[in-house]
Amino acid sequence: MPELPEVETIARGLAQRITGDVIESVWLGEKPEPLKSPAREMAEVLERSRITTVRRMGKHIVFDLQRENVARALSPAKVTPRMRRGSANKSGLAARTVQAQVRPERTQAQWIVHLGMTGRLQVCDPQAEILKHTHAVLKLASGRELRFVDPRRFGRLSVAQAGDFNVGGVEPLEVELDHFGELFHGRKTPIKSALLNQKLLRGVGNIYADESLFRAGIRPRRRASSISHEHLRKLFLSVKEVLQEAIALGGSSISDYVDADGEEGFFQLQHRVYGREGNPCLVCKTPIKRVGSRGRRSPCFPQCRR
DNA sequence: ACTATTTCCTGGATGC
DNA sequence: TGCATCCAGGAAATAG
Repeated sequence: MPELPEVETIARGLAQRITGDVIESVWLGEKPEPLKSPAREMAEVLERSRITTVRRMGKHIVFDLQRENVARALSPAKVTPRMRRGSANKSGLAARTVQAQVRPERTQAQWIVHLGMTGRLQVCDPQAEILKHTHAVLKLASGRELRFVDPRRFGRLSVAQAGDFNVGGVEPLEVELDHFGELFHGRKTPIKSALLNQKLLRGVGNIYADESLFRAGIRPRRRASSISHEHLRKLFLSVKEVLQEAIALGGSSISDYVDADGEEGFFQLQHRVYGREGNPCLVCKTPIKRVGSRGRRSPCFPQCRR
């Protein structure tokens, strides 16, 4: 269940290993499930592209790609919506100028990977055994392979033109207090649901929502709009604190999460409520119960809540 | 414009 | 031992 800290850890590991490498060829599994973009389009974009950056956006891993093509005329039909938008304020003159220029076309695109719950990206030797549930294999010029494995198939792969990909929501580690407070203004939904809503805050999942709320002393089912300014400030600080501590420890290894090097994280040892149902609360010793069911499970905070 | 619920998917755990 | 059922959970789709 990779959330922000796990995805950050994975993206950093991948960046270290494959930045600058070139994707030579691509194999995509026949089942199109994890593919949001058509397989042919995805392969076309990926093949012969250089990976210039690997970074995280919310829970997504974004690979920035660059390809130098042989010079070819840029016909009007090939002008992308993005280019058209960009040149619209220059009354179309700019577009014509671009067409007139004769130079190698530099294509910039992105490969976007969402790991879902059980998705894994591994850089490995081509000889390494192909695991069951391998949905994509990228052959790299360095001789290695980047493989996407995802048993539960909640992961998603897609490609986009550079700059086109955007997940709404703000980065929790970048947002400022005022903006953070505004996110929850007038929302009747439970604060935990709001924290999980990627259109508001991107990257927070079940583990870090629970941990942040516990540290801030706010019950998960509390209506978002009813939280005092003072408690919103506490939550703001605890979200950042929890995420930063988790990144520092390489994320939380629950079930089978491992980073790009196959190493486990250690933040699960710091969890104060997540997965501790039945155990005594670390603050007031009362056993932590659970409320909800069927995917909506939350620890029920004891006395020491708010 | 929101909010709540359902659906997707498989392996591991649990129950009889 | 074997078979059925439950459960985890992010986010898109659907319903209210």
